[in-house]
Amino acid sequence: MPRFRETVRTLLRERLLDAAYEAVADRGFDKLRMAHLASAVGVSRQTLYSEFPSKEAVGEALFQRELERCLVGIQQGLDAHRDDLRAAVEAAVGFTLTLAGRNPLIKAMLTSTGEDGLLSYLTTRSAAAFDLATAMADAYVTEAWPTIDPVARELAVDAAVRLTASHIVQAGPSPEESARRVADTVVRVALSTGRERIPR
Amino acid sequence: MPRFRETVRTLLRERLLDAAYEAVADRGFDKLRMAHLASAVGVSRQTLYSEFPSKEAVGEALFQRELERCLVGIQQGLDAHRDDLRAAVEAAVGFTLTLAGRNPLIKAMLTSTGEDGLLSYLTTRSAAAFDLATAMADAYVTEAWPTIDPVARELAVDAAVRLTASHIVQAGPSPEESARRVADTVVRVALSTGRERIPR
DNA sequence: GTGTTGACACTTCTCAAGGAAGTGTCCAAT
DNA sequence: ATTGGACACTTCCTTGAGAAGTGTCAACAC
Repeated sequence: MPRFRETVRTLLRERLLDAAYEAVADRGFDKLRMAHLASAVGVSRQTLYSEFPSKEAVGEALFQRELERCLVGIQQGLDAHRDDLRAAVEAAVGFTLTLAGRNPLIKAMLTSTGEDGLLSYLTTRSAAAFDLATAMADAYVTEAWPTIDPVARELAVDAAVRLTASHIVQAGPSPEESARRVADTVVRVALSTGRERIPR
Repeated sequence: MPRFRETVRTLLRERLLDAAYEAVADRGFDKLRMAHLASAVGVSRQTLYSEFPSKEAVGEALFQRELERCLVGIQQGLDAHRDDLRAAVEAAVGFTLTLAGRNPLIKAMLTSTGEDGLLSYLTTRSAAAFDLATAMADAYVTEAWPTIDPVARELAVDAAVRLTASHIVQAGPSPEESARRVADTVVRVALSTGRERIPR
């Protein structure tokens, strides 16, 4: 079986996405030209179309790859502090905030499609990212901190994702400070029992 | 002193804003015409300009009035459950979510200015709304639940505002369910001490 | 078989020009 | 005070012609 066929295909795919990344980060998604993309990698337009059936598919793949990279970074941030929940959350959130703040692709993606396209992106795409990030974080906490109450865990994970997203949109003083606050909040939720009483 | 002068002025102001509300909710802010607005209320264009120096000022006042109405509703939701923090938060959040979900003005405001205008609105305006809502909620909790730890209070209020905004953007299954979850999370944060330990 | 080239229909962007309509201001009239 | 008209200026809308881009096809080259 021609195994190398697939590796060649995925290599081509990667190089196409690399070129697309650069172009999109530089001039925005709607300025991206399929012809330029093909010639930048050194293939014909048809080869490109055999890899990605449409320009939209390129954007989709680009988004997915970037999202996965982001999740890998988060995962690493979490794994770097397996003994300290607060530090783990703080690292993961801080990584996400600094990445979202600098990543040119994200901004270019958002400013790419005019008006209604932006809304659809902000809803459809970020909804998928939301679900993925939530699922990943939940799996991590379940595995790394199994003694945490499931209800508290679910609420904490949801809060972590939503608060992080909120700090991306409404940036606080600094990513580090935001990460600290989010981590503090998340830990308090995670370690809560739901049976607390108001102090005297 | 001509007290009634001012009342007439504010009455005119209210009627102008009412007419502007209808027009903006119907066709969007950029389709709003100053001439239509004036004639809809039955005054000349100049009278309108003496009340609002520019069209932008109309939008500003409209936004402010709507925000204040929203905050009043939130305040009432909180005050309706002075003995139950969870119920108070749930009522306030639920009110906000249903209001934001149905309010045609908010959507019209967001879809009004094309492209970059949307971003400026989403940042500048919602930042002001954020601060106001946060300040109000903090003042309420400080007064109604004085025994709550200040650090926990601040984190809880911040989480309440941010999570509510998050649920406006990324709507959950239903406003009621979202409100329940937000209230649960907020209460857990509010009643936390920051010294919790992970269960054995 | 896979990839390239050129051609194709169709849609979308890009200007340019002109006219229409809207904003904000001023002033005489009431 | 409020009005109506007139004003300069800007923005919007339409029209049309041309360029450029997308997605598909078939003939061709390796």
